[in-house]
Amino acid sequence: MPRASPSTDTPAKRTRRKESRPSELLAAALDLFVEKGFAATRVEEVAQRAGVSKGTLFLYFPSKDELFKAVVRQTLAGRFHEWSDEVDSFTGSSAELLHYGMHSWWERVGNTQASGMTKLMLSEAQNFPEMAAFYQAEVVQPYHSLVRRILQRGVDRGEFAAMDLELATYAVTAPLIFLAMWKHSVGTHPCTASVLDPLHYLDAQVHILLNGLRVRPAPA
Amino acid sequence: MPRASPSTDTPAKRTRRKESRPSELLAAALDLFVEKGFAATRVEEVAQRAGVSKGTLFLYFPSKDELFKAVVRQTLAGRFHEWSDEVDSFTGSSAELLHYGMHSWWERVGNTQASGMTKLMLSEAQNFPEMAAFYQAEVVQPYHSLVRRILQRGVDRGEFAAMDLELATYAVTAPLIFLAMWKHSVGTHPCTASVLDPLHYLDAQVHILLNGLRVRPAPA
Amino acid sequence: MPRASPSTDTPAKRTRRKESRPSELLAAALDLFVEKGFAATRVEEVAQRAGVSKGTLFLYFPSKDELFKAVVRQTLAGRFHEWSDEVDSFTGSSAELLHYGMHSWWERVGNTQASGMTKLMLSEAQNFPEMAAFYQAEVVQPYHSLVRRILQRGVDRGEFAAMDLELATYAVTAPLIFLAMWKHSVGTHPCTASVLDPLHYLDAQVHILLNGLRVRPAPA
Amino acid sequence: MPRASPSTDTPAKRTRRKESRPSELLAAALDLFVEKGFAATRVEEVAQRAGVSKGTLFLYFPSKDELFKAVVRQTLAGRFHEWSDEVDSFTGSSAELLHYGMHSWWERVGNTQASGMTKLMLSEAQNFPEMAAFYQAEVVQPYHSLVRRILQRGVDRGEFAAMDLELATYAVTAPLIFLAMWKHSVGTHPCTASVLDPLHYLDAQVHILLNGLRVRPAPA
DNA sequence: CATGAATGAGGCTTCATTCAT
DNA sequence: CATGAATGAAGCCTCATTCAT
Repeated sequence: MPRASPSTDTPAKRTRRKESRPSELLAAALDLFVEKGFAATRVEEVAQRAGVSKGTLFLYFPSKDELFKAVVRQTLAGRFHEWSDEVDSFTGSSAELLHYGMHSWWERVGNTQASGMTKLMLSEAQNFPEMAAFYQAEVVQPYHSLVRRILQRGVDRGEFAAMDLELATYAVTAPLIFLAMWKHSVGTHPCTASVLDPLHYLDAQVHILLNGLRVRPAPA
Repeated sequence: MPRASPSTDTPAKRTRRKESRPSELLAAALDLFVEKGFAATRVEEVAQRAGVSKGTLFLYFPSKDELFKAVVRQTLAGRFHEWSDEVDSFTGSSAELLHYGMHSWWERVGNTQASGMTKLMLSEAQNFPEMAAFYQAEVVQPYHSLVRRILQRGVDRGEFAAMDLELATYAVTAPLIFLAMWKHSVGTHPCTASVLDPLHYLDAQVHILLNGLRVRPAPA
Repeated sequence: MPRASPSTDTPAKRTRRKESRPSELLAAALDLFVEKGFAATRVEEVAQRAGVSKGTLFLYFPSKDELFKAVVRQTLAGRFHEWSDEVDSFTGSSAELLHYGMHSWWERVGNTQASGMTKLMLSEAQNFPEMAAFYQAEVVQPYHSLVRRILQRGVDRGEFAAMDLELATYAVTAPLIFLAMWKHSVGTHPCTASVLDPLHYLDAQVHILLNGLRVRPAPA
Repeated sequence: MPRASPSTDTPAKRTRRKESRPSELLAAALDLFVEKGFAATRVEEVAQRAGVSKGTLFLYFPSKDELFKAVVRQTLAGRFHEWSDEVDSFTGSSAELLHYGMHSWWERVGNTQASGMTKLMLSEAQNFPEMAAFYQAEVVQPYHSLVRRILQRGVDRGEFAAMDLELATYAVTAPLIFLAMWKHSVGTHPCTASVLDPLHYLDAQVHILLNGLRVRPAPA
């Protein structure tokens, strides 16, 4: 909605907007990294999509690698604090909490470009050991402890059966990873795009998970 | 001049060596593509690991892209025929069949370089639409129909409750995708390598799935 | 707002500051060019050291090349007039005059940033033919004629033996060039910094020179 | 004399001469570095002058910096062993030895492209601290000890008066540094090219030096 | 067939210079 | 006048591909 008029094809009127550049560049980089991968994305493309010249990008990020790291930081890190608070103040049943958490992930990450970064990190982790460590510390571990707290809450309140928390966490995680990968690989092909309705799928997964987790009223 | 004796039955001298060249190159390429991604893998590395020179690689594959495609083709070629036969001739319960199938996947694919192929395709699909279509047709669809047949068998035999086969298939698939990605990304880091025991995890997933799928002896 | 009072007699506010800008820039440029060479010095560094912004530099000098030329011009402008007068009015012996001249060079040039100019010109002359010609005309030739006059004075007064003035001039010059280069290259390294005491060295050189130049009281 | 015929303008017939490439590249680099300085020389020029493409240069030298270092090594380092032997086996007077040594320097270094590297090292030392250390260790120190040995020989044999060896070494060095700088800066300009005859100049310097060094037959 | 030296298009990055504020 | 964000030409370097041996 802003910059309505000069968005046609004028030769880039050298505007001066220091404040908004970084986020615009990060947004452009996120799009392109997700779309084409890290290596196949040229910095000039990123700059172009952000509406600046190649040189301008390097005014804000010292290298392509650092740009990538900045995208990871902004997109994925520090998203778990809000979630953590929500878990603390949740008043419903733990089954509802798990359901809420997974759907909330879909809304805030899965159905967002952020899930593309998840895919990208899994794909490129080997090439960025430093980034992988950062991702591990800032994203994976906070996420894991969040899931574990939800599950522990269920056990503590007698809603879930005792369980191996580690394995259960992975059980919760698998559908999310699956959705993220799906969305950004085969899922983009028209032939398969409509086959999987993520929300429906998530519901089913939650259902299955809860069947597996819930305390049974005497199984026989 | 050396290796004169073991020229078993082929007419010329170096024929045996020569015929194995392509597969040695493909194996090396698979390893490296999985480990580092397509772009970050240099053809010279592939040649080196296969024990030949860079030029020789181009004698067998006209380009790096074609090498990639060949890797995909060879790794995925007709892996589902044998499985299909096994499903047909399986005599146990459908729960056992599902358990067998998933563990069998782990043995033959997941715990093999072939799972790297899964990661590779998911990672690079966007950059190789043609390959993605091939993968879809040759791998995804045969796999899906295989899983669907297992599930249908359970329903037909009254072992599983009626279900949305499509969704259930994805429920089966998610843990496999998850394991494949895990193994080839964060799973290689020492800090997380030992956390997840794949076989244990698979067992737990099967258990959860069966809880969700099985016909209940009257839930209340 | 501060520095309100010392606006001595100029009408406008920032006039004093403004008028000193060029020389501040030239001083900064001299420092940096000497220290790092022309190519390795960035204009932004020059501006920073002069306490202004990059853009301001280009308000006073149309290009980096012109900045360099201005440095040369300002540093070398008419440094020999005063010396020339001193030679004219010198009353001691020519040996003393030579000694005085060389030590005076050390004080006024060698031990000053001006010697960096010598290094700079010798280093960059090839890349700035125009500047080299200017340097030749404005510095080298006045300097040579000055030295020649000192030597001629000694010959005329019967203090020095007859000599090839051209060669003798170079004999006087070599230690000076040497000191200038030394000071601004290896001389800055801590390991060699203390090895050579310039004043001591100059004394020894003068001594050697005079031994070579002086009229002998019948050598055998 | 070799490659007589195809030196006209044919489009570079992709010849294969691994052995001779490095030295050809080093020769080309030496020429250009001396002529234009390090920064102003583009690697592509070096490659062109050596008759190869840009990429080929990087087959032999991993970077422009390393190319520069290699030039320094080949041009200046390890030239003092032969000299050292010559000093050991010299049978004439020490005055003759000093004369021989300085003229020999002119023939083997001063009047060669090698002197251009001397100039270049002095000019660029600050930008290559590592190289400067190498130069110090491999060139400056061997040179100094060589000169000191010559002077000590004269003192030991009663030909030279006792002296401060350090200062005397610099006295010997100054004319050489001067000649090297002169030759590669203002000395290239036509107007000054013919003014200074290096050999003549060197003779005069040796003469002056010896006058300063020699034991006198009773000075009064 | 096999080799590996040679090529050159293409990407990342720097920095002198411009110009809107 | 002064600023410093923006530009883009130019340089270094990589690596898929070619080809003489």
